[in-house]
Amino acid sequence: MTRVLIRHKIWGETVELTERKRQILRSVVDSYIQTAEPVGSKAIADELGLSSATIRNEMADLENMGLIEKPHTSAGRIPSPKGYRLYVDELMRDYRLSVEETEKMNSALSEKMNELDKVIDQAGKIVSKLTLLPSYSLSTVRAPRVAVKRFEVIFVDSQSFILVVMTTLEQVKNKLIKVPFPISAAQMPVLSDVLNTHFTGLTMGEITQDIIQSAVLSSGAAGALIALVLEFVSEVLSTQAHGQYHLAGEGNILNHPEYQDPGKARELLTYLNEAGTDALAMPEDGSKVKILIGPENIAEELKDTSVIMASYNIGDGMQGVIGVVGPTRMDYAKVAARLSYFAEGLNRMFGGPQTPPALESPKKEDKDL
Amino acid sequence: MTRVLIRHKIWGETVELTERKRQILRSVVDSYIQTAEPVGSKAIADELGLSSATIRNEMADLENMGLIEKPHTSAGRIPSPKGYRLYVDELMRDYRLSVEETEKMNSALSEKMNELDKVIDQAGKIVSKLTLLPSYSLSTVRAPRVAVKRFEVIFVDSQSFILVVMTTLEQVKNKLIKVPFPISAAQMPVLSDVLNTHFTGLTMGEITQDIIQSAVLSSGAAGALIALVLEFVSEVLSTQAHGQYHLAGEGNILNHPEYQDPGKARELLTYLNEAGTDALAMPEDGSKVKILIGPENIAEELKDTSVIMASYNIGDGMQGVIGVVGPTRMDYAKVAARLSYFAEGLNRMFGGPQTPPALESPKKEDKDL
DNA sequence: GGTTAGCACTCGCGGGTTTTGAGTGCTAAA
DNA sequence: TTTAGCACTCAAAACCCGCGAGTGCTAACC
Repeated sequence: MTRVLIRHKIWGETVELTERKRQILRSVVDSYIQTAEPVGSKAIADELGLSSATIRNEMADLENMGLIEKPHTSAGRIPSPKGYRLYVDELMRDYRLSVEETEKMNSALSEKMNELDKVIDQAGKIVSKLTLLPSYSLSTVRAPRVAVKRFEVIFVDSQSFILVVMTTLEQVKNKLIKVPFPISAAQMPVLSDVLNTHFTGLTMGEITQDIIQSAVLSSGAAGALIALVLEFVSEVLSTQAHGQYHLAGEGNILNHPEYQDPGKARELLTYLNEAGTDALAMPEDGSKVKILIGPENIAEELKDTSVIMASYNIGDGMQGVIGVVGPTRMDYAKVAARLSYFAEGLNRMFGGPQTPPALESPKKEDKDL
Repeated sequence: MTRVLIRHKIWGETVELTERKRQILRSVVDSYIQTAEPVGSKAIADELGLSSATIRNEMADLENMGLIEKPHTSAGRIPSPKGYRLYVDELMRDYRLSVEETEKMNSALSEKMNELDKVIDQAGKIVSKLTLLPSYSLSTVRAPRVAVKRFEVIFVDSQSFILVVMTTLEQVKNKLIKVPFPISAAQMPVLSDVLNTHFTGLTMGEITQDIIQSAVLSSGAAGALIALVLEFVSEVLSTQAHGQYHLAGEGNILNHPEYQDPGKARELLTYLNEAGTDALAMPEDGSKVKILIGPENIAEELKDTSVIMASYNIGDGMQGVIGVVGPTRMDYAKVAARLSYFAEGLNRMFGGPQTPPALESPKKEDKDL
C-alpha cells in the first residue's frame, strides 16, 4: 500500500501531506479557532481514534514543515501563519449561512439612514476625534407630528422618476423611483398636483383609505403611481419621527489608564451600545452643558464614569444631544469647552436657537436633500 | 486676623473652605487629572511653598469633609466625586480654546459627507455588528472623471430654490440655495436650460472662464445665479472624486482574548485609524474575497492580525472594499462567508457588476438624493 | 514498516511569601 | 500655626516553588 501524498502550494513552496496529516492539521486549526487554547495530542487522538503518541509523531512532522508551532516547550500546538494559509486554501469547510443570517443581512442592507441621522452620526465622530473619548449623539423629539409639506416630481425616463419630498421638519428627501410600466413626462405635473392637494399636511396616520381613493381617481393614468409614492412617504415620515442614537470612537476608551482592564472597558462599551439611549438624554433644565460625575449617573454601569453633554436645536420640535463618556478623572474644563463650542456650531448650522418661522429661513442647509 | 471661609453648595449640603483649602483641592484635582496618579503631600507642598506636614494636616480636613479620599492607607489622595463636583462648579479655570482648535472644529462642521460615504460608512457598521470584529470600508476610484449629467431646478420661494444635480456616477445630490436677491419662478426653466446646455458632461477642470461667461450671457436675469450653482457643483464633484475610508466597531476588538492586553488593542486601533487606508486596499486580482493572514500583511503593525476583505462594484469607475480585521485565530470560513454574501448584496444594491449603460438602469436607489 | 505504551523531562501558570518604598499620622520642637 | 522627625502601613513588584499538561524518545508490539 503506497501512501498517497497530496500536494499543496503555499507561498511558492510546495508541501506534501498524507490525508491523515491533513486531517490532523484541520483538527488543530478548527479546535484552536474555537477554543483559543493550544491543542494537545490527546484531544486530537480522541477525535481521530488514534493514540496520542501517533499524533505526536505526526505533529512533529507538521511542525518541521512549519505548519504548526508551539508557544513553548510543553504546550499544545497552534497553527502557524503558513498553516492557516494551507487551511484557508485547502482544508476549510464551506460555512453555510443560516437563513436567519441571510435575512438579517438582507434587511440590514435595505435599511437606510435618514438625513438627520447622518449628520448626527458624523458629529459624533468628530467630537470623538476632538476629545479622544468615546462620544455619543442622539436626537430627541419634542413634537412628534411630522408631515409632508411639499412634493416635487422630476421625470427621468420612461421607466423612472425622482420624487422629492419636503417634510415639516424642513428636511428634503428624495428617491429615484422605478416604475414597472412606461410613464410619460406629461404625467408628472398631474401627479405632483394630486400629491400636493391630497397629501400635504397629513401625518401618516391621517392618510385614510378614502383619501387615497379620491387621489387615485383624480389623477387618471398616473393613479398607479400613488402607491409607490406613499410607500416612500411612509418610510420617510416614520424614520423622522423617533430619535436616533449613535456611538463613535469607542476605541478611544483604551487611551485612559482607568480602562486598562479590558473587562471594564468592554463592560462600559456594551452598556453604551445597548442601553445608552435611555441613560444619556439631556435633562430639560435649560442649561447648555451638563456634567454628570460618576455616581451622579443613575445607571449602575456608569458609577465611575463621567458624562459631559451639550444640547443644540435641530428643526422644529427636535433637540440634539451630543456628549462624551470618560473616566471621572477627565479634563472637565477642556472637554466641556470643546463640546460646548461644537454644540454651538451645530446649533448655528441647523439655523439658530429660535423656533424658526415655517417657510422663511432655510435653517439647515440640507444639501443631499 | 479672622480666617475667611468660603461657602460652597454640593448636592444640598454646604461646605465651608478657607482659600488655602480651595487651592489645595484645586491642585489635587488638577494634578490627578494630568497624571492619573494619587497625589501626595510632597508634590503639593512644593507647588504651594509650604511643608508637606502642613499640607497633610489640611488634606486630613478635606478628607473628613469627603472631598478627597485615598485608595489605600499609604497612598496619595484622589478627588472623590463630591470633590470633582466642587471643582467643576467652583474651582475649575475656564479652558481657553486655541485658534487651531476652533478652526479645526469649524472646518469639521462645514465638512460634509457625500452620499456614497454614508452608504459605505453604514455598510461598515453593519458588517462589524455581524462579525463581531472591527470593520473598515473604503471606496477607491478607478476612473476619476466625474461630471454632472443633468441639472434640475425647483423654485421654493422668492429667496431660495433647490438645485438637484445628477452626476455621471449616478449619484443625485441637492441643495437648498438661498439667494441674496429676489427671484421668480419664471427664471427657473431658463436657469435649468442654461445649466444643462453649458455644463453637463464637463469635469470641474474643463469648465473654463469662457464657458461660464457665455452661460451667464445666455441666461439673462438668472445669470447671477450661475456662480452660486457652480460653487455647489464644484463641491459635489471634488468630494466624489477621491476615495473614502471608514472604521467601525472598533470596540469589538476587545471581544477577542488575543487583545486582552489593552496596549496591543490600542496599537492596532490607532494604526487602523491613521494608516489603514493604504494598507487595506484590495489588490486587483479579480477575486471577490481576499484573505491576508498575519505576516502576509505588509504593515508591521498587522503582523499578527488577519484581514478579510471583499470587493464590490459601485458606479462607473468606482470600486468599494469592505473588510474586517481580527486575530489570526479567526473563524475564516464563517467570516468570509458573511462578508462575501454582504458584498454581493452591496453589489446588487449598486446595480450589479456590469458597467451599467448610461441612462438605463437606476442602479443604486439613491434615496436622499 | 507503522503503531502504541511507558517514562523522563520541560516549563508556564497559579499561589504564596518577601521586599521595597511612597506616603501617611502623630508628636514634639520652633 | 508651622515644621522636622519618626514609626507605621500597605499596594505593588520581585521572588520562589510545586503542579501538571504536554512533550520527545525508546522499546515493545502488531
